[in-house]
Amino acid sequence: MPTLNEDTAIQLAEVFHLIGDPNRLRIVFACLDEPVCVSDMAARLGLSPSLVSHHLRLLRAARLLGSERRGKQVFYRAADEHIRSVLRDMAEHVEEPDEHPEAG
Amino acid sequence: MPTLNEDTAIQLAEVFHLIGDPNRLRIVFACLDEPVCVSDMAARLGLSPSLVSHHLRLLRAARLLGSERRGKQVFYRAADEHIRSVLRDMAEHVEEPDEHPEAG
DNA sequence: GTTATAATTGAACAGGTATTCAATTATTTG
DNA sequence: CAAATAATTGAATACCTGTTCAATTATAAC
Repeated sequence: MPTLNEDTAIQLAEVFHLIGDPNRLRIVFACLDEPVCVSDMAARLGLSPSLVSHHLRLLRAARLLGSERRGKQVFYRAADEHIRSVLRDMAEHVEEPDEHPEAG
Repeated sequence: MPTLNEDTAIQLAEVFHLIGDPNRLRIVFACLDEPVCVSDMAARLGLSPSLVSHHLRLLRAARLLGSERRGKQVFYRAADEHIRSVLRDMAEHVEEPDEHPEAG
């Protein structure tokens, strides 16, 4: 059943837009299965803590990630099972590029 | 297993980026289950044919949609089953907003 | 061929956004 | 308290992108 109403489209698109940036997507992946602190993320992804923090703020505001402080560090993790499901589905789509060659 | 490599992240993010625009997302939804021609889409979504066409070009280039000409009209449809799955998953995510209130 | 409809294309513009850098806040340790 | 580490914040910038408008191509009907 198509014809998505405008408000829902905006909400949905907001989520896709967030994970539509390579660095942000990698950030979400990095804390998909376990909480990871900001500095570890930055190191693992080769990004500055500042940049990571900026992205984390957006991801958290959209409630894609949850945060928890432990001492000096703040740990982030993927907050939602749907996120995992979506990312896995789309990963398959990318990994099997020529499964539907007749389309075009 | 986290730490998505950079190239895969870019590919994946490209897809999410495309459906991360409300109008483009509605376009994909509109032809999710059946082929729809450009003018019908434009009318149904309240968008100019030009704008729809611009978006369709991007969606087709990324092989999210397939096209087929029938006389004067060109019909588009979602090319991939993964797309459907992803959109349904994420739709659930949006529709059940407060399922994880302890996160934050 | 001409007219009409459908769709595509390109240029131009406005608004948004990812990134960097410097400064600041929070927390722990000495 | 001061010093050190972790993270956040704000301003500035350079780039990107969604949209519009006018012009063009493609197909069908007369």
